[in-house]
Amino acid sequence: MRYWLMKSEPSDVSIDDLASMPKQTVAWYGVRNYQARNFMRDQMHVGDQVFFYHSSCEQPGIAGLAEVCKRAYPDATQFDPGSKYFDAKATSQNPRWFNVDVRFVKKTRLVGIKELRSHPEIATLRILQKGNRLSITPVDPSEWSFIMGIL
DNA sequence: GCCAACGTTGGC
DNA sequence: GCCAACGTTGGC
Repeated sequence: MRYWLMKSEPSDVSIDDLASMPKQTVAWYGVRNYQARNFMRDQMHVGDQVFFYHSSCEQPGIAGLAEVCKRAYPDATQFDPGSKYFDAKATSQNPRWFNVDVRFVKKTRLVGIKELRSHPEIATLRILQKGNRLSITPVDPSEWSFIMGIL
């Protein structure tokens, strides 16, 4: 079982949105970065634990916990010409983009990026590294348990 | 809105 | 395969 941090813009899907979804589950569609895609397609398994992170908003930070509830399958939006995630080079025989499904676990207090940066114990967290833009990053077990301890 | 830091694209 | 130009991300 692995740990991950997944970024979402709360204006798109917030932790509250996730909690109010049918079955409290959402497809993590729209990832168009190969590294993030590969994490989902190759390394994410049902039961993996996820920090749900709010990005590009007034209060960026960890907002809750989620878990992977379905293994990666082709992202439906790549085939939809009306979607902003449409990819003309993707076919159903040869899909290019994949997504997992994620289920709500719990809402936490907002642990802001500034607070995250203030703890030397988790200075190695991928999201805190200079220039990091990946929307899905692995979290070390030690980083996971430290953050769980300050929630 | 700025801009640093990436990732992607496409001409050569 | 190089690399300049362009687009995107995301905190501030």
